[in-house]
Amino acid sequence: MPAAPRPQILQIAVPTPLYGSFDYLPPRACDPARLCPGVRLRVPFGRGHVTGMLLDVAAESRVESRRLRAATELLDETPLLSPDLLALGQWAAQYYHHPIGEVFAALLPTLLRQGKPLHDANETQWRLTAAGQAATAEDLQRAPRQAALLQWLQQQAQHGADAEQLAAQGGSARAALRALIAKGWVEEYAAPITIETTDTGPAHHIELNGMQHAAVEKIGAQLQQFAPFVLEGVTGSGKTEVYLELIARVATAGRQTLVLVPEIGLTPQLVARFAARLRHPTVVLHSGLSDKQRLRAWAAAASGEAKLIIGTRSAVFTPLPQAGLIIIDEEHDLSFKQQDGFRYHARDVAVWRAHQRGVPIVLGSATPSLETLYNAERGRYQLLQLPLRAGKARPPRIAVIDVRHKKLHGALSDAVLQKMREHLVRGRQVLLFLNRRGYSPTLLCHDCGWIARCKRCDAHLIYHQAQRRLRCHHCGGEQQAEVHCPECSSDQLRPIGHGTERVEQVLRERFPEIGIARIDRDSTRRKGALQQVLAEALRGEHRILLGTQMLAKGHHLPEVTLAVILDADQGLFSVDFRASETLAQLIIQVAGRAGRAEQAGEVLIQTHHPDHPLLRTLITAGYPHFAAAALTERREAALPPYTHLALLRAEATAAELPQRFLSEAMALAQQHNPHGVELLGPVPAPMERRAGRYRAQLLLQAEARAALHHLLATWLPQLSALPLARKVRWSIDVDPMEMV
DNA sequence: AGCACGCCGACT
DNA sequence: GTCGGCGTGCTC
Repeated sequence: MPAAPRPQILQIAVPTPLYGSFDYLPPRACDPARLCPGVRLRVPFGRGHVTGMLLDVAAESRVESRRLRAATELLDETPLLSPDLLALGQWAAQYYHHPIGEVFAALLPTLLRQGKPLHDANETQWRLTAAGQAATAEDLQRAPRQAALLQWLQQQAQHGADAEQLAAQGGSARAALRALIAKGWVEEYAAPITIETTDTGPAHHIELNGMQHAAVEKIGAQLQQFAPFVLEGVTGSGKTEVYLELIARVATAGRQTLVLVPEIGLTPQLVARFAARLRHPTVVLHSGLSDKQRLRAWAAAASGEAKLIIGTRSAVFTPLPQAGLIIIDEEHDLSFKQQDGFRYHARDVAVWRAHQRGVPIVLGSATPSLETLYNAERGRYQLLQLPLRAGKARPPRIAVIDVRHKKLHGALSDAVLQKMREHLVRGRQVLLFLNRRGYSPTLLCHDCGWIARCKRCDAHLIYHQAQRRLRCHHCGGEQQAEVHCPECSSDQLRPIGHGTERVEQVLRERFPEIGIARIDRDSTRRKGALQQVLAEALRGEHRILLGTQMLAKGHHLPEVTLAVILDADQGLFSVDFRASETLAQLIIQVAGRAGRAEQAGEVLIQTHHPDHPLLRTLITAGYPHFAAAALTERREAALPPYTHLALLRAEATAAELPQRFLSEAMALAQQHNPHGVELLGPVPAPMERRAGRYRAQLLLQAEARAALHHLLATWLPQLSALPLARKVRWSIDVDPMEMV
């Protein structure tokens, strides 16, 4: 007699902000053998339906059987997520104490999250023919729709457009497209999933110097196992060549490499550089892709077809059936940490993944994070150093400019102006950094002292002169700039302090003959504007480049010989204990931008605190000594990486609610008698009011990670049950990187 | 988070 | 006499 069929309880991750998975019965008339973990199911949830991910099949449920509902539909024939990705998601949900359904939602491209089939990735696209590339808008003077579409297609670079993008171009795009096809200017083709390399010749040969060769051999000898490496090398030392050689070896063996880069670092130049040297199918994953493009890239990685996957933070969750190597470039970069919702750190997730898959991981940086250096010091990571290549630029001279008592000409000291003239007269380029966009950070009434403040934040409004508007950089609010003081009606409103816009104006007055480019979020808002202005700078059209942080990263400008940090003081005295580390990394990164073979570069740092010990150490002894000193400070202050942190944040429109919620949360935590976990706070957030909400935080600090996580695991579900939890917005941040 | 159900003020 | 305010309760 056949045994009675065992009941199947499907444990499903459902996209909802609730901890834990939900149990369901199998869909009616569904072959039990097809219910493998990793398939998606459509399930009834509340009064609607959602797409869930099958995590496991159990014999019993903790939920009483009469409350169980049956899944509606099986969405995948074969698992969409492999066992290793399922395990990765479950680990990440546990480690970051984030609802598992939301974690799995973050793991999937949007279209798959919505329940669309994977084979939607295969699709027709349209691209320009050679004739279409040569055509100009003048050829279509009597067909403006076609002209616009042609121009748009010409801006799409290498790739064609899919139906979704065409639809976004407006109603008559399809008709215009048909007309262009009839003219032979546009053709239909089956979209390749991976990037086609533009160059059909043989891959450029990679030449390695001795140190690069040694690094490749060291890592190459451990390709079959988990092995974390720190590749420490200043700009110009050739980290990329090491990456390329390793990727080529891994790809030749039929395996995949995942390369994660900071958000700002994923430039077309970087991708082109990889494509020019590798003849292996490559996909790129970044926030600029359409849902369809993202699905296509994901599918190419999941099939194993893509051998190289380059992406930003979220690409850490890309399927890698043939994983061979993971590389994190600029591993110290803070953009690897997600700052809202599911607050994972892509670098840390990547290390776990490399361990899980038994593959090496390379953390590359000129300025490794203190966490990473600490791991190297303890022997957990192998440290590989790349000194400057022979024949390359000498390291730049870094000097501090003491601006105390000095007259400043629009944020520029005489010493800096003098140095700029020296470098410009030699035909070189100059970089200026100021981490403050806009014209002036304060608008003050000279007659009564009124200051333009944001109504919704504890912040001044920033004056933007070009549009004559006042903007809040924290909540995005803006308004027309006042002409008369709202308090006393005086017309003596004065901009106080300097942002990039104002410094640009000062520079134009002082250097009328010199091309000046400003590079910040305001000036590069338009798509492609950043690439354009950098290309102009490369051609020498601009000789003074002024900008915010975004100017510091990864752009190759060989004629720059002077770099100036106009205001280092913000980084020296910040509420955030990581600020000095970030400043040091910025200074070294900036220094890497300055200098060329025949002329050592110069870096100038303007500050009111020339004797700041960390600044002194960095300048006189270099980053490794700075890092050692900063680590000593961290140990003495019991801060990461010597302790582990979690930050409970709360915000609400009512001023007292966040603090009350956190106090109740603290009382609950203390009931657990959490030995080994310190609770600090609750305190108001550094900027208490932001976007109309009052914010507070409670810091948890522990020497042993296990104690911290043990407390969080039992405590957080109890927090959800607090009545006040419904009146405030709260979130937990494990390993917080920014304390604001 | 949504989205229900559930008791007390200004309107056709 | 209703429409609707947001206070609690649930989602397998």
